[in-house]
Amino acid sequence: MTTIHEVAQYAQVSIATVSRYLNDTAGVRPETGRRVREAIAALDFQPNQIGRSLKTASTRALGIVIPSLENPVFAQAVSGFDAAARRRGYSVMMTTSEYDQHREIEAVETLLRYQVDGLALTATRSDAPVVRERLAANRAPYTLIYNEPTPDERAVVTVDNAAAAAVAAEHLVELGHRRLAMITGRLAESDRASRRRDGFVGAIARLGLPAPQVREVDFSARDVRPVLEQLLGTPATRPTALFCSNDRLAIAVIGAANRMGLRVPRDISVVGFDGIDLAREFVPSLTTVVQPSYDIGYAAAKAMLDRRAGQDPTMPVILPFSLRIGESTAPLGQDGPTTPRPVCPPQSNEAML
Amino acid sequence: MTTIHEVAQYAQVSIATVSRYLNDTAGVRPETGRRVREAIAALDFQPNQIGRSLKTASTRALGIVIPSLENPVFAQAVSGFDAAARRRGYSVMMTTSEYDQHREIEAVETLLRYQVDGLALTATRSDAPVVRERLAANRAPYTLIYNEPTPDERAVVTVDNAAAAAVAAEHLVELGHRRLAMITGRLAESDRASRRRDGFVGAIARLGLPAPQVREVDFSARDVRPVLEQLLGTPATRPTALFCSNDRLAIAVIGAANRMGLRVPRDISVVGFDGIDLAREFVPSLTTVVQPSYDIGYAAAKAMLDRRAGQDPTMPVILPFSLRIGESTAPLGQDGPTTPRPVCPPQSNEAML
DNA sequence: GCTTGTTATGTAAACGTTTTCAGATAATGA
DNA sequence: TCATTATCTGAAAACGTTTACATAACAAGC
Repeated sequence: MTTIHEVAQYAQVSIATVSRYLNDTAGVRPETGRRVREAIAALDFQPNQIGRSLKTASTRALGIVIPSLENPVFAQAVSGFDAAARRRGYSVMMTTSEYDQHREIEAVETLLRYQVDGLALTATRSDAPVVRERLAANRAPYTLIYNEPTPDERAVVTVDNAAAAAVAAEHLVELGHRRLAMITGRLAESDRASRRRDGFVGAIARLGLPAPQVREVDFSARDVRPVLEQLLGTPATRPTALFCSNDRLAIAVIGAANRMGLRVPRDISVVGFDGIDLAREFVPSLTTVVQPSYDIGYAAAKAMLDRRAGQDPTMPVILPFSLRIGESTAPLGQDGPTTPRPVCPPQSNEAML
Repeated sequence: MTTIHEVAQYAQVSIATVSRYLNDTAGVRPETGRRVREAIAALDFQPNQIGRSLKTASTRALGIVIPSLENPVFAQAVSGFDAAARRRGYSVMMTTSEYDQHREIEAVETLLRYQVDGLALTATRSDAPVVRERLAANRAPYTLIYNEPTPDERAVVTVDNAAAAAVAAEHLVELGHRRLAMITGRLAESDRASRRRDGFVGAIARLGLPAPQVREVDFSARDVRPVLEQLLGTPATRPTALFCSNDRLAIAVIGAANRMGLRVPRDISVVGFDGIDLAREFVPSLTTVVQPSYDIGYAAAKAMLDRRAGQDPTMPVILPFSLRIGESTAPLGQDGPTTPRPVCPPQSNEAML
């Protein structure tokens, strides 16, 4: 590893001059600059970011903790986060919490030890005290992504989950459905799932329809089948439309419904939440509430960097969602449009904070 | 930020003792230990990893550069990489190259400046000289993932792309197909796509069939439609089966075929490559060569950490692939099995180095 | 009680940078 | 030519750790 000292020696200048050349922080005489440049080239010198970070108290790195990379929603968010960071010359440290609270805390602590200049996190619940304490105690700015803002917690980038779920409900009701139900991941382990439930249930109440049944399933979605059988067991009272708290779940539900001999959307309509890309290509293509995951990641990084740059970005950032209508929803008893499949441009939606 | 100095002062010991307590590197008297422990708790001290890294010349962080996170294959690899790193107490710095060679070099340089203790990379081509130079010049071990090993370059974790593509060819031929074709991403920009092409073409030659047509398309897969129309234009000589160099392409191809009025697999069979999870849920579910992406990431991290631990892991690491048979392939003229869809367990395959 | 050995602790240097401060050099005006 | 100023450069301290080395404390052996 060649250091600034060797460069200085080679160029017959002091390390201070080399440093100044590197950061062009003060006038370095052209001739001196040339010597330094040559030395750097000759020795193939790359400044050591660790030494730099120690002195400047800035690592020029941001951290991000997400539940899992296997979910395209989070992968996209990381993608946007990385892009925003890179654009400003920052790098990214990333890790996953595997939907585990304990692991989540550990991850945050690890990244803070690395002195990241900002930390984005999808917490299981935004009101989880331990994590918030850790984050608040730190000098680095942080942002919760996908989580629900609360009066105490405004450092959030997300969509209005309740309003978005309401739009899903309205879509189904417009299609003529009256008996609705929701299948969701564990509510206790996800504040966003809870909000989606609230929004869905609330919208249905406002429309004067009977309260929907809500069923929780595991994240693994292994237990979708029995839940579905139980839910759809009695044809007389069977819901005709299902809202799923995320796209993976929706896809699993459609698969299970198929295997149960039900056809989507003829027998039952299904709406997802997330808007993952590949869900477009399914047969039936998935009707889903699209959240701008890339933008969520991007905005989170940007907000923290702005904050560090002395600005005071308005928080929380609530990004627009949209309802992408696919083939998985239709008026009861009708099949959706079939081949050739219509291209459904995302339909932007104004209903946001 | 509380430092080791403040802890030392609070506990009435020297910073050396605090350090020794933290790393339990030498006997600290129980009574002294207690005082230090109390000080740490009282001051909420977390050791600064930057200071640590500078002194120990080890960041306990690994870097990984992949083309894109939007492709589930790479997201899974990162997931495995992170898991392996975490297991050994390492953290991960990640960035994407967006399939751009220039950006790739830049990314590598950035991560090396951060003094990562190891660097995994999916290079556009494993023989790209610039990147290899940069990596080789560095003290940190590196591993190429997904790339093709060459005589010069053994630090690789991947699957045997040629053999895997051959298995795809054999599957199609077994089903009775005789006129085959391949649709691939730009060969010049991906050594693995090239190898898959070679394996596919080679297998077909060995089986005594006419050479398949090979068509390149962009990564965006926007131009799939015209390519497909041109390829399938003349019914008389139209291929009856297509091999796609990756799953995203295969999904796009199936979509385009549908829109052209062709049915998969009745009119044409399609095989993908990657084994992304969601491809299972498509209708038709995708027949694809499954590569163990999580394991690839995991093995890459493990190899580098082993190497740092003084071991000499055997390289290259060639992991097993398997052919997952779905509904997108069938004997010519037949529809695949329909609802209820069969569950196809990954069928392990011995054909590997 | 004195040496010897063992164990626990402290002092100070080092890791690779940036940056303050002061000194040296060059440029300018008389 | 000399003083004065503006520009450039160097010495040294600092960032938060770890660690070699030295020293202090203490027990054991005589």
